Amino acid sequence: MRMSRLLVRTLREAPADAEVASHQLLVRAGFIRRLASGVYTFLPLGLRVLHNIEGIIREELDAAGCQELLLPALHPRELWEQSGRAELFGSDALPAMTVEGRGGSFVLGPTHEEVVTVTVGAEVDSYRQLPLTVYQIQVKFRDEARPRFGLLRTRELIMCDGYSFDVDKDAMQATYKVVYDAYLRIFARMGLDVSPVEAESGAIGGDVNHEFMVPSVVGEDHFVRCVACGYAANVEAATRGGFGEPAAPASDAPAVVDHHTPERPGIDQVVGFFDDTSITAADLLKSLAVVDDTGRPVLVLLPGDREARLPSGWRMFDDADFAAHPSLVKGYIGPMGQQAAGITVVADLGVTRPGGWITGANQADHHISGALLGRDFIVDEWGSYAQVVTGDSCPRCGKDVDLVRSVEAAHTFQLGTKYSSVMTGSSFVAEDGSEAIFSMGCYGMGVSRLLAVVAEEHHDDKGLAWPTGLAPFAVHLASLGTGRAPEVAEAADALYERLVAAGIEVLYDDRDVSPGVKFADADLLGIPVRLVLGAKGVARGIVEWRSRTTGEEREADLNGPVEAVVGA
RNA sequence: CGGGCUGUGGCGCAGCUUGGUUAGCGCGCUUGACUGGGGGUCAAGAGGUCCCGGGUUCGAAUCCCGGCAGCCCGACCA
Repeated sequence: MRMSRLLVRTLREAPADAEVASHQLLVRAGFIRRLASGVYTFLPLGLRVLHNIEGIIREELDAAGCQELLLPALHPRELWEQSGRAELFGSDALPAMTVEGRGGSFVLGPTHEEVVTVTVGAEVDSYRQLPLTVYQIQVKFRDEARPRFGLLRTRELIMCDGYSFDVDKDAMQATYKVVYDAYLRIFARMGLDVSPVEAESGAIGGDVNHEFMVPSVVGEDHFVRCVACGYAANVEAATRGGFGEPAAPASDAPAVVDHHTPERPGIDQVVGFFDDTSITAADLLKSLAVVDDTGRPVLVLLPGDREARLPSGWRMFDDADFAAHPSLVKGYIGPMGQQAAGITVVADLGVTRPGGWITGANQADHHISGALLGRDFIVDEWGSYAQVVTGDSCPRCGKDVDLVRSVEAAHTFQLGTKYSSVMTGSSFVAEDGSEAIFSMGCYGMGVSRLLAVVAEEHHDDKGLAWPTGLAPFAVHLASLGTGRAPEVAEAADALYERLVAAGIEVLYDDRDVSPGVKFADADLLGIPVRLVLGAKGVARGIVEWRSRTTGEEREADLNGPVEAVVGA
């Protein structure tokens, strides 16, 4: 490709709305342009990288026995009514966009479980046709509350999503492992250091699921990592260990003391009430009134210095809940005697520590101190309800864990029968002649997001630096001083033709601009190999070779074999 | 959804406080000359609903009211 003909404009300055390196560089280098908030155009250079990413995905998934298809982006709304997920539209969990057309009401597909389930269900009637794994690379639409960071969080995104269909749970788990391993190979080929972590399944559903996290300073997620044993989990799913049995209350411990604490409903305010400066938030019991996923009222206890981590599907009390449960006084909640009021008390294992607690008195404007577990309050169920922080103990091996900031590059789920049990046509005849329904898995990978992730991980202060295999071109050829030295233009043209004839993808900067501009643009675009041909080089019969990533330079015989020139 | 900031040629910004000629500057773009190994120099040009609507005023980019959009922080997130 001759650069004089390529649709690209490089910018010396990045737009003011670009915050992170990948966004700034992809815009400055002319790979992408913003059309609206969270909506981007892929210009020719950006599209070429996107195609390379897709090529790697296709190769690995096809090799793993998956088959590509293309599902519609426009979904009849009835499909979503059938799965029950239509009611999630407009919620934070499923920010879908709908459109009204002559054919009825449609959804701009935010994900494709419903569509693929009815599609495959219509084609598969027998266990003999299973297992089956299909995938597509398709545009998805999400009405993001807050698009940001260029391609990292958008409202329109390109995603690769795969779906597996198996006869039962065991077979589904085996398929899941096959795709999981293929995903790891895909990321390795893209030069990304990815960590699979245990995660929450959110609106997709299912039991076992993993996120594929790329550690990055621009990440919006954190995962907990144990370097000792390899435990890794999203903070939303991570638990901590290192706790013993709850301590029995000392028989000679002083009784609880009541304190009048008007206008002090929060942890920090209560800490400030006590003159004793040795009292900290860790001495308080944080008591959260919630409704669990089965609808029962639950009181969650955890140390006051900890952020809560509630299981998915649990929600905080609203005003109506408080009105219905007078034993829980908003701002002054305590665990004492809640069982008698029909409240289940669950507690984080951190509450097993010996000693008394400061907690709400279940009476407005009152707190108590010296509350003892087992004497003053009882815990019905123990669990892990505090968000893990660096320095906590690993739930598997007990060693210290740390938190890693990261970008979610992919998310895989063992769905089981969540969709096949509700969508029509998802049954088949099993080997024993009985009717069975699919055991499904689903596998999503953010293709356009990966473009930004790779750019984020592979750049320097001068521009992008694509890994081989992802770069928009393999070789960047620049001629210098052609305006006054036609022999350079002739030699460069000839070299370009030879490289193209050899099947090498080469971007040829044949513009009549100053050397500084050509060098700066070459650095910005980030093609791995740069060839420079100038008047001195032509006179000596050499072309200069330089690596974008290492800066290594050498000379090659201008008329030598193309392999030697390109420096394979 | 809460808090903050910002909307002025393609991009980055100044002007607004204190209303008043023809709305400036850098980059980019066009033409010409020079230059020719790290965004070079000079000259001449093109390009603007100053986000939108209303109001105040003889007069509004500037002041007032109301919208809309964008970005950042938080909440949330497949």
